[in-house]
Amino acid sequence: MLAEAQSGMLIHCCCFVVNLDLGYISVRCWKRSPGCNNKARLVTDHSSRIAQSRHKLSAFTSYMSEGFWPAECMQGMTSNCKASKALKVKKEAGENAPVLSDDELVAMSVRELNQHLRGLNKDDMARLKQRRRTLKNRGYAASCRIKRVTQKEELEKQKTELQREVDKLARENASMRLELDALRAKYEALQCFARSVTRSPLSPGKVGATSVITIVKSANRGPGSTPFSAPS
Amino acid sequence: MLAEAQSGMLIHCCCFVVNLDLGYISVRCWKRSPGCNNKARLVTDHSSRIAQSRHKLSAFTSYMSEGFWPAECMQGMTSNCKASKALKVKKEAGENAPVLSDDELVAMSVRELNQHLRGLNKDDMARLKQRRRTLKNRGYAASCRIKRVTQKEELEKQKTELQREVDKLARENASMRLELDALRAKYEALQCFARSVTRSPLSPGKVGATSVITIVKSANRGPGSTPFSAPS
DNA sequence: GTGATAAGTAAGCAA
DNA sequence: TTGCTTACTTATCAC
Repeated sequence: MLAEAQSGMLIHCCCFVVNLDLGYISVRCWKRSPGCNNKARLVTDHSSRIAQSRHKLSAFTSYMSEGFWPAECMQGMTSNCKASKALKVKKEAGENAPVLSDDELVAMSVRELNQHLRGLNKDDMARLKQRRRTLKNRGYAASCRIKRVTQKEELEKQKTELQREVDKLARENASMRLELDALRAKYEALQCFARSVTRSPLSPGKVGATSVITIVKSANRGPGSTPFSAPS
Repeated sequence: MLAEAQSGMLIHCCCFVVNLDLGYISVRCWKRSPGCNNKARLVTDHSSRIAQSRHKLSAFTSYMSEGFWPAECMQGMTSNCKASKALKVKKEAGENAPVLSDDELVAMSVRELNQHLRGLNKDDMARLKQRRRTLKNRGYAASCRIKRVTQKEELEKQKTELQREVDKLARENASMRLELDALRAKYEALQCFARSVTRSPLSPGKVGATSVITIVKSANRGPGSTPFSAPS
């Protein structure tokens, strides 16, 4: 297929490593920002076990038309090698399907992973481990995002709580201030009265308006007493 | 080269579209998360104009060894086609080098962009526009991050501010409460005193020893006056 | 077309 | 090795 493609004017092909002997296709794509100087990096590392019962090249071409590659890419390929379409084989479940699901792989213990790694060659090992790492990273990124959002909500909640407290305290404050003012007024009025009363029998002219009288009485207010009240 | 590669047991090659007639190499990589069902997507779409003065295939192999593809990928290729290494050509500056820097491209107005687009074929146009879009997106992502961090800091600042206000109000509150209590006590004592005084001409025995009377006289204390003081 | 944002990826750090 | 975080890329949405 590749030879055919090459003979055409347009060559489409894909990053892959095929180990036909083992019936594996390992697909790798490297990525580098177009025109940017940052170094290329692996973006796709996909392995798929090809049915070993089939002719390997058929399996391979089958794989290529199984939908892994986008139509745009496939078009160029298939236009140059229509024969490959005919070789299409249906996947045998459990044989062509990936051995491990993402969920399984990511949830697996290291011990279990090592069991799965047994029998694989070095490249496949590395690839499987990398896939695991990527899946884990995906999870970490998700929890990182969730944490960020949660923290923000927490902050907002605390802010609302504090605001509520400020309001409550401010209200208390205001009412206390009113109370204080009222009491002060009452007190002054009472003082004024007391002064006038105490002054009258002694020396009415001598005790001026600047006197301040404080009376602290402890307990035994008589039952028959008639307290007078100042204007509130 | 590709044919050689295919003949080997291991095939390394890369997603590319080569239009040898035009001297262009367009490199495209699609990506699909390993083992995931999400659809494949284009991750790299890089074109490089190959010196048309060179033999096209030489230029192509040269391009392949110019460092665009990672060493790991290149190894497989070069191991299968050592000849291509020999064909290496040096880039001609201004011909192979990118015309626009990232900064220029991203800062450019649409009008200017269109001027640069003139003379390019459709693919190159799309590619340049895409590169611009990617660069712009990079900037958007950065400002999005900055905004997120700023907002968080802002929230924390507001929280601190509110906490400070809560503390201040609570302090005010406490001192006011003390003041209120003291005033209340004073008021009651005065009330008691006043009561006793007003009542005294009627029933002198009513005012007991528990009364404490303090008189503070400010200025015009008469020289003959004898203020009485209570035990402190 | 532009800007914003969510999800995913790799790099790098820390334990 | 594991988990977290940052920067970047892509997809997607709204305007």
